[in-house]
Amino acid sequence: MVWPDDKVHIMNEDYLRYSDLNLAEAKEIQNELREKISLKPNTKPIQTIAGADISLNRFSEIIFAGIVILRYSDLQPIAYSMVESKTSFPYIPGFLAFREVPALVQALKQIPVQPDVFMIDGHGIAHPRRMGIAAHFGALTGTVTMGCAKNILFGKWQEPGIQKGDYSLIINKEETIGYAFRSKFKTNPVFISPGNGMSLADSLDIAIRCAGNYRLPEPTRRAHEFVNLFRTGKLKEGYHELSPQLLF
DNA sequence: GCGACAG
DNA sequence: ATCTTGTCGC
Repeated sequence: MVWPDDKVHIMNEDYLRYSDLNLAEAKEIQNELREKISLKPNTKPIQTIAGADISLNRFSEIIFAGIVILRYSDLQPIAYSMVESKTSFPYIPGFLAFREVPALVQALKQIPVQPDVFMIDGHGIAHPRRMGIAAHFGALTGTVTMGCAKNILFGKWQEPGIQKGDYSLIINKEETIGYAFRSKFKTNPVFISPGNGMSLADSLDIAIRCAGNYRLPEPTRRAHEFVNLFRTGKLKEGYHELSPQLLF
């Protein structure tokens, strides 16, 4: 696991914390972490892909983080990791990672065998400083990541065709930073961008492969589903593998 | 100065 | 993000 170097990141025991940071300091961290990301094509073959998401009760300081691991061949969930944590940063557009990444890192640490790719709810490099939550998480942990957001944050884009699989580019000054991807027929697109350890083309290829019968690609959809079950007390905290017999 | 603004 | 019923469209 790759940890950031200086005092701007406060670590107690095994907990990463972002607290009492002003936005100027947060930007500094993003600029430092940005140098650690790679957007070169992923080489390792993908056997498993994880979806990562956060859930919380309104007005609550408690956040629930979940990572669900799916078999890449059939996109069936095979394991999940759930963690209950506390908020240490408010939600500010452009700084989502400071609010959600600490809890996701805790969930990551509970997983014995790391997934090959992580699809995270939010943007990758489709961000003002190219450091959306997926890029941030990837740079911090050395994992291969991509972002899948339900809404645009930064960049210009055109409505893609209405067919499942249609896509258009998210652009910022001549530079392509992601895609508006139609994951389902006649449904609003999702916004795809690489985070770390993969290329723009890789992120699009993976999004296409993970598109099922819902707007959200399977990894993100399952993560959202599972973490909500966890928040409402229907799943237990910790790492759990799913019984093969219950899967079909 | 004004509008936009992931979850 | 979350709280929620109906409702419109395929």
